[in-house]
Amino acid sequence: MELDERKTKILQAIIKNYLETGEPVGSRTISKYTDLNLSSATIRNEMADLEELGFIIQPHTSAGRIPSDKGYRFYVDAMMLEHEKEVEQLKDVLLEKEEKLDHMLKQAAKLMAVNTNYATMVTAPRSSRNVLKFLQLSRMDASHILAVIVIEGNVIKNTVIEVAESLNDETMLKLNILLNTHLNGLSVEEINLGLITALKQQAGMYGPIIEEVIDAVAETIKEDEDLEIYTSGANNIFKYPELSDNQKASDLINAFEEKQLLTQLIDDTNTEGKNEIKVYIGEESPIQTMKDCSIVTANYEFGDGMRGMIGIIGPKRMDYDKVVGTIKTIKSQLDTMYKKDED
Amino acid sequence: MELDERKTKILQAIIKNYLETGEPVGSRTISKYTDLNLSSATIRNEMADLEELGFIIQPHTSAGRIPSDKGYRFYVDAMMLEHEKEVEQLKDVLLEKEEKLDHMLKQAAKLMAVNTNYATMVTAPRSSRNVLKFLQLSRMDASHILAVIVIEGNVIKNTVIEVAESLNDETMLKLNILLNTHLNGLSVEEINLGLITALKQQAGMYGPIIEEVIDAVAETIKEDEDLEIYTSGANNIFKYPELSDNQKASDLINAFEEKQLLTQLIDDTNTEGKNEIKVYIGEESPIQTMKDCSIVTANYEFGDGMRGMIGIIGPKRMDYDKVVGTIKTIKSQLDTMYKKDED
DNA sequence: ATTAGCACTCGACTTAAATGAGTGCTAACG
DNA sequence: CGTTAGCACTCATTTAAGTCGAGTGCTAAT
Repeated sequence: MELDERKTKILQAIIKNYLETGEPVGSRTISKYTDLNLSSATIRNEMADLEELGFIIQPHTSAGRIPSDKGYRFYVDAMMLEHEKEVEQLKDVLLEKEEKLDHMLKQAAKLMAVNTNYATMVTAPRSSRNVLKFLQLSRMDASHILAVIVIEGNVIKNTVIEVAESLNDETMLKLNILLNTHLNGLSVEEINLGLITALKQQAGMYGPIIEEVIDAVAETIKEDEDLEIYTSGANNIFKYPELSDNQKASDLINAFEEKQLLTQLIDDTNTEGKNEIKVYIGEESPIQTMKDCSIVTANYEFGDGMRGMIGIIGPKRMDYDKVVGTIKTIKSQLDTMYKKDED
Repeated sequence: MELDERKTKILQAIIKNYLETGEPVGSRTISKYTDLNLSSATIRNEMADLEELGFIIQPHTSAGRIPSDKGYRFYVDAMMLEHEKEVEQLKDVLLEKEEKLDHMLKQAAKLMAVNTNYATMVTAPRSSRNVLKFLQLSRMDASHILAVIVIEGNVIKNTVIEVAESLNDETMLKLNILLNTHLNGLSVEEINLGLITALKQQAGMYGPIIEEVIDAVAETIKEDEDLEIYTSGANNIFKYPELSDNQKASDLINAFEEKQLLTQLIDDTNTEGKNEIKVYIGEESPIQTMKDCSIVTANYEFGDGMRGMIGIIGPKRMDYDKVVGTIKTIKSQLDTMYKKDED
């Protein structure tokens, strides 16, 4: 049996209707659709076929049909094709230029949540190549030195180092030159024990300071790895009865609060080399607790090899059309952002 | 009518029982309490009195009684008195020394959530006096200058400033000296327009850089004001049926995600000059959406006039005893923390 | 002052029946 | 042959009625 023209139309009508109402849709409802003038009986026959083909499901004997994961998949694929043509623009500017990165991302998450009425997430961009760009020690007061560490992609980290006795300007200068000449442009792998020992030797009595600085460098680069995730609109799930029974809601909220779980999504999105939008439907989700949801994700690029992820999570009957549109808009905004705003 | 010895005992028995079960408690249940040998009929009479006094409520004619807000208040006040004596210690160390502040606070929130099974929050410590402590410009690369700003309490902020042409070392040194000699130790109010104009004049052609730096300083100090809040265990609310109906749960989750709302709590806790634990019961809460909850909060001090807040939010029938204990423990941990760990 | 007893209330639960949306199948129709 | 009208059947949901029982208030006896 094949999916002919008419079956396709009926299938899409069923899904569309279900997306709107969240209720199983029956043959009579479809037969009333204007553009195909068929009686409910005919529709019933077709529906039986569609069920056999696995696109729709009957929750129980005397109920209408709802889309199966396969049905959603079909619908989404068709829609994505449609979408290739247009990239609409969200009306309002994402934000003013002077805002800081984290505010901006938080804002982006919120914007998506408000626009779609689903739960959303945005991860901070993460650099793929972690090399030290710049390093600076300065005297803060008699017993504290401030180390500023800048790694590729302008991730900046400060560490305060406590010292027993005050260092004079000349020593500070020497240490700065020593560190910068030897470490700049190196990745964390390249800063090995041999190099460290050599540096410490050259620094003489200030060896311990060098060690602390290098520790801080290592930590900064490492820390950059357990990335930040901004979420918004988690409470939107209560708008969809199929997600708001106690157990499910609790699990979902937990995932959003812990964020740990969301990282699985990132890995999955990142390994996919292509720069495209991904849609997970139900069981396709890499996150177990979200198998009653659909998830739409995309990568964005922040220049300098920095990449982050945005995602929207909602019920399987989400408005895929709108969601994909929103994701596209936000993605393109973020993609072009770093040119204007370098933080 | 007065609250005599026996009434007090009965009231406490009612509340205690209700805290455990979450169900209205009837006269027979109380009469079976060992230490006061009274028949259910007697209890009923007393209960009628207690209701008239406003300590307990009958949800409907033929149901048992549940505590009113006033009843809870009575119970909590009695308990707090009890608690003055002992400060128990949570068995495990809060965390290892080397963790960073935000990790630490996140950890604290989580620890409390796991311990109590309620939702929790911890705010980052905020300095009351915002004066500039230290300021440093350094050349990052040909077209970028890095400004590091340290304000009292060791809040550190970095800003990258883009410059048209590279500055030589001497100029950088001059600017650094200029800025530090004039600005160190000043609060944001003291850095007025007159001072800024004078500085710009002295800087000559580098006036625009000065301006950017000062903007960044102002922003840093301001930013410190919209403080960060860490939350944990929001999904715990699903463990209490009285909070998990859709509307309420949605509101609560929203408050926890937005965090904006939680700031009301902070203001309220802070204005209270005393360093004590506060308990809000039901309608007493400064946050409207939490009027079905109880909230327990405390301030902690992080040295240097830095203060933050910790709080636990749960159903009105929360285990006040345990909650107050936990809060006390965490508070004392945080209070003593800054001596060991200066970040 | 305390208690036993009893009538009464009312939410929660159980059961049964009615409802109605929706199906599958068959036979008739163009 | 595809389409449709008609009909018997299914089954979740709604509605109504009935039962249960925990709990109360009141009264009269101890």
